[in-house]
Order: sequence, then C-alpha cells, then structure tokens
Amino acid sequence: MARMVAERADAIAPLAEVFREHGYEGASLALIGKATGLGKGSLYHFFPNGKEEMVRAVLGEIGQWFEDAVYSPLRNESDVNGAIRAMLASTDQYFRSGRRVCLVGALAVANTRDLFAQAIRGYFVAWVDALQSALIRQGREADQSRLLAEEAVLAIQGAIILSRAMDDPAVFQRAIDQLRGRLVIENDTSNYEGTTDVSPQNEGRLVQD
Amino acid sequence: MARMVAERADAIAPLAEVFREHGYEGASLALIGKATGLGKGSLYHFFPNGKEEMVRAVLGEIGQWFEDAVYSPLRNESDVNGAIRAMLASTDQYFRSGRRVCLVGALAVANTRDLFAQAIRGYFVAWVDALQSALIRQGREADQSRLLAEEAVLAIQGAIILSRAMDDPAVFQRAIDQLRGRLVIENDTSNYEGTTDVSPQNEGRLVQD
DNA sequence: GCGAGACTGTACCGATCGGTAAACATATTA
DNA sequence: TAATATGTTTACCGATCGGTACAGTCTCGC
Repeated sequence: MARMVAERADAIAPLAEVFREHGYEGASLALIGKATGLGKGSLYHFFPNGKEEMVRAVLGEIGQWFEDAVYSPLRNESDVNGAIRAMLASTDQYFRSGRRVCLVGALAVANTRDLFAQAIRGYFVAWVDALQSALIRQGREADQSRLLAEEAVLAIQGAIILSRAMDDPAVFQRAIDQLRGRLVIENDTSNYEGTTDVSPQNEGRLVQD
Repeated sequence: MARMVAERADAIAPLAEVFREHGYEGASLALIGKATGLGKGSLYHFFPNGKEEMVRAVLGEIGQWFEDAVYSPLRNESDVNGAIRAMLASTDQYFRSGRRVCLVGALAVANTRDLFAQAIRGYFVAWVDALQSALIRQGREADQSRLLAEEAVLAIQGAIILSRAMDDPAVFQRAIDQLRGRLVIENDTSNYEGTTDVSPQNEGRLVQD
C-alpha cells in the first residue's frame, strides 16, 4: 500500500513551481528533473506525453485546489461575505502577495496559450462565475455582479504583475484590500481584521460603480 | 542619405512583435530572423549583445512611445480629463483590446525579470506616477490618487490577461470603460462618446473607494 | 523463491539553440 | 577609382533541447 518509490502525485507540486518560475518553454527537462528529483525515465513513465501532459496535470491540480478552496465556498457558502473574504485571504496566501506567479495567467499570455486554451479559459470562467454567484446572493443585480466579478479577477492578475514589476508585495496587498472594500458589504455586526483599515462607508449601497 | 540597406531602427518593430508573441526564451534567432528579414550576421551587427540587447532596444522604444503618447500628456496637459481619456483610448488601441500582449508585463512575470528589472520597474513607475499627477490635478488627495493610479495600471494588465484567457476583447473594453467611469470626473459640459454608456453619477465626488 | 509490473538510470537520437568568424557585397567618402 | 565603413551571407561551433530505447532494479502477489 505505502510504496517506497515516488508517486506521480508527488511530482506535481515541484512541477507546478518549475513551470511557474520558468514558463512552459523555459522549463527544460533538465530543470524539471532537478526540481522533481526524477530522471527522464521516470518522468516519461508518469507523463508519457512529456511536458504537455505535465502541464495538464498541474493545471488539473490547480483547478481542483481553487474549486475546493475558493469557487465552491463562493457558490455554496451561506455566509457570502465570509466566502469572499476567504477568497481574498486564500488568494493572498496562494500567490504569496504577488511573489508567486499565477501559472494560468502566465500561460494565457505566452504563445503556448492555444495548447491549453480550454483549461485556461475554464479556470477564469469558473472563478468569475463563482464570484458572480456570491455577489448576486449579496443582493446585487446580475449585470453589475458580472462586471464586478470580472473586475476582481482581473485585478488580482494585474496585481501580481504590478507587484512583481515593482518588486513590492505591498502593491498586491493594497489591491486585495481595495477589492475587499469593493466586494464585501458591511451590514453585519461581526468584527474582523483586514490587512489594512477598510473604512466601512458603503453600508447598504449594493450598486456601486 | 537614403540608404538602400536596412536600418537598425526598422528592425525594432518586428522585434517587439516577435518577443511579444514568443517571449524572451521562446523567440529563437530563427524566428527573429524570419520576423525581421535579417540574418544572424546582420542581427549581431546591429545588436552585438544578442537577444538581450534586442529586448533592451525594444523596451527603450516602448518606453519612449508611452512617454510621448501617455505619460507626458498626463503630466502636462491642462485638460486633465482629456489626457486621461486619451490614455484609455491609446491603451485600448495599443493593446488591440487585449489581443496584443504587453511585453513589459510579460517580462515581469517570466524568469527573465531580473535581467530587465530596472526597465520593467521604470515603465510601471512612470505610468503610475504620471497618472497620479493627473488625478491630483483633478483635485483628488495625493494618497487616494496614488491608490487609484496603481489600481488603473494594474487593471489594464489584468484585463489583457483575462481577455486573452477568455479570448474575448469585450472583456478588455469593459475594463477600460469601467476605468473611464472611475478616473474621469464628469463636471464639464463637453459631450463625448465612450465605447459604452458611462452613467455620470459621480459628479463632484472626488474621493471614492 | 519467482514471475510480473512498476519504476529508474543511462546512453543515445536528430534537431535546434545562441553565438562566432570570416569572406563577401554594397555604399559613401576622399 | 581607391579606401573605408557598413551591412550581409554562409558555414560552423559546442551546448542543450525534447524525446526514445532499453537494460536494469525494485516491490509486490503468489
């Protein structure tokens, strides 16, 4: 049952990291081997279709993680504001305040986009849809929710780029704080702590643009 | 005076395009040669330090274009709202509504970031600073202007990613429209046409978060 | 112990990589 | 026209690329 040998699943996290850091073309089999501790033989045993299959496995894992940690709560959690706050906190952690690249976003920009177009699109569509669902359950109009959800997802991607370009994680955190102020409706009495002060001055205003 | 031979300057636009489409590592000398119509010999004659120098030349050209077309008007134009609208229009055109990648943003995400860190940082710092200057001249507070400027630049980068991932330029245009509503203060009587209707409901409200 | 799969290390493949060298063509100047 | 600067072509270099082949090793059910 408990094998001594490495498992395919163990390779996925290092794979994700090496693709994040070097991109699809930049991640050579030498780098991949170093990152995973696996030789070419093992790599092609686990992923017979080479790098493409590795990336697909990584994208699947990423999608599953976001589904469980972010999308599903956004769609199903009864505490909508809590789910949104959790999304922002998870996002901040996951992307390490912009120090960590979003692999899906990076692939969307690279010329390899076509190869993984479906997975890339699915990742973002699921995110926007789930967030829109949460915003609608807040009482917002469907159209406004769509716009706002798009805006939020897009801002996170942009924040990664800008904070990396500036080499300043605070840029990312400011963007997250900004989003919290825009997405969360402050009509409850529960106290929470944000990373910076968010003045609750938009109580009751459901529509805001 | 009028040379028959190609000039270095003529190579920069094709170079920019090939780096945009394939990234730094993905743009092989074969692709570069095909894009520019120049052989390796000519390329290394114009750019003795190879690809790195080519990218630096491209970044310089890009920076100059944005300086003239965007940053300078933002800093100096007396019609501040006009300069901001012009920035949004230029940006929409330049990035072809998200169909065209931002090379600087792409480099900021790739592992080649360190090589061009200074140029990348300079590009974004200049943009944010220029936009902040315009927002301050609108009458906004300095801190709010900083936040808003960062948010706008970040949103443009994110919009490129999202619209490419969705394969839908409308995503980019919606983001631009959203930004216009947030950045432009509608207190003048001049009529203009946006790409979509922007309800002027924030008259006089200088601070908004 | 033994066969069967699962896994791994290594040698190897043709292609392509970025970059160099130098002969060659062209254009400008004296 | 001779000399020079400028640009171009071509052949070539060693290194590395992604991928394959396959012999070998390990672990397990029997």
